[in-house]
Amino acid sequence: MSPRVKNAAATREAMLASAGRRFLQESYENVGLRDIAGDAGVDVALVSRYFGSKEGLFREVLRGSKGNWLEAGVTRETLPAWLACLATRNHTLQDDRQDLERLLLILRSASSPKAARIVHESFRENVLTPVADLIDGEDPELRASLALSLVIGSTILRTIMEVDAFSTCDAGPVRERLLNLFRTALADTPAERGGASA
Amino acid sequence: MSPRVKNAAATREAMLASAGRRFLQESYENVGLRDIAGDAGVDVALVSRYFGSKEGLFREVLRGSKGNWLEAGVTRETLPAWLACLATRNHTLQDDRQDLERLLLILRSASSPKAARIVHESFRENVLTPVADLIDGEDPELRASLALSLVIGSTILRTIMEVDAFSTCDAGPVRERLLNLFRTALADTPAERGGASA
DNA sequence: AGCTCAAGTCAACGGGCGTGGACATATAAA
DNA sequence: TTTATATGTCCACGCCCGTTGACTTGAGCT
Repeated sequence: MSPRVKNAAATREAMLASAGRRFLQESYENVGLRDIAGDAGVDVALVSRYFGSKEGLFREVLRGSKGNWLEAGVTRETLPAWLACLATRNHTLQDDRQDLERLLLILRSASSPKAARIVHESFRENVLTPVADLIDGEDPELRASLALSLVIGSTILRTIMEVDAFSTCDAGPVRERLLNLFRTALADTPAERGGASA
Repeated sequence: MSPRVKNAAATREAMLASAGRRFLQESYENVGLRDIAGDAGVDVALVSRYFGSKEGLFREVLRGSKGNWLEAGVTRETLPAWLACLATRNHTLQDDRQDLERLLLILRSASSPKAARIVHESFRENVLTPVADLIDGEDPELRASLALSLVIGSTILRTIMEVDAFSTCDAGPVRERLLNLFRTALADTPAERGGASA
């Protein structure tokens, strides 16, 4: 084979990119290093060389899509709307919004023993805690968990289970229902139902 | 090795049982036929002989836990409470209630390409449709999906992600919040919020 | 008893996997 | 130009997987 141009940083990025794409669509177990290397136009051995192991590569992919999972500018008030948007957004490749991708990346490999620890930590650190920190009042982690349950569930239903009841209905009512649910889930007191609706 | 007693029906059941247990805790991909056969005290070859293939075995396991996923006696009125109960119930082995087990079995292997079709069909047929059929009004499938999203999400959070914010709070408020959410999700009109609260 | 056939075991195969060491080559310094 | 080193390829190892065919052994029948 004609060896590829020698640019360490670029090939590293290429591998990370193809790994991200693969891990996003198939789970950790179902992706082979040969697939990833192939997509990046690189030999398999390079992956182990650069990232130590498959596990290391996966960890790096998750670390790469780190930081502000919550989009900048999301506040306590706009959170329900943002979550509702997230719960209905279809996953498209070459999307600049990476929120759904990150969540899906986590969900896909959630029950892979090798990736479990990494996934759990990443979820806690990057999605659960930020949301819990954003809301205030009592039991923030519980309320965040409730809201995220809904996001996770709907995402799994749509993307993994391929049951999309959301898009077969009018978008308006769906959005309204979801907003209502998220407000209820995030509400400070159990009885209260959301604040300003504007 | 000392060959086991010869009882076709019994060994078949033993294999199905150990397969169910394994598939429940690890995903389709992460369970080896050798594990299953080992648990059942049987040679690996018997699995392929009895069920044709690993896929066939998995299908049979899901078919075995078929039928009334909705517990008998659950009505439109008691559905929210039942779902709330399901969303908080911890999974324990040797449990006679098999609802959670069945759902978990489906969720664990949801993103395994080999098992995907079987899982999707089983979910649609055994959990989504029954719930949608139970409620009436407009967009039953949408409302069922919303409620099931919550069940799925919370189950994944607790069982797979190992983030249990539910049990670290008082059970009372948690239950109240969940009930409220399920009533909202299943409500006929978007604005309405559930009926009589006991 | 002896016979028969289902029930179960054993050994091996082909294939994919992640990984590591030996080798090749493009780039940059001397 | 020669040399040195980072960069990338090739190859093969060991492991585990699902599956198959040939063999063994138990149970039931006459």
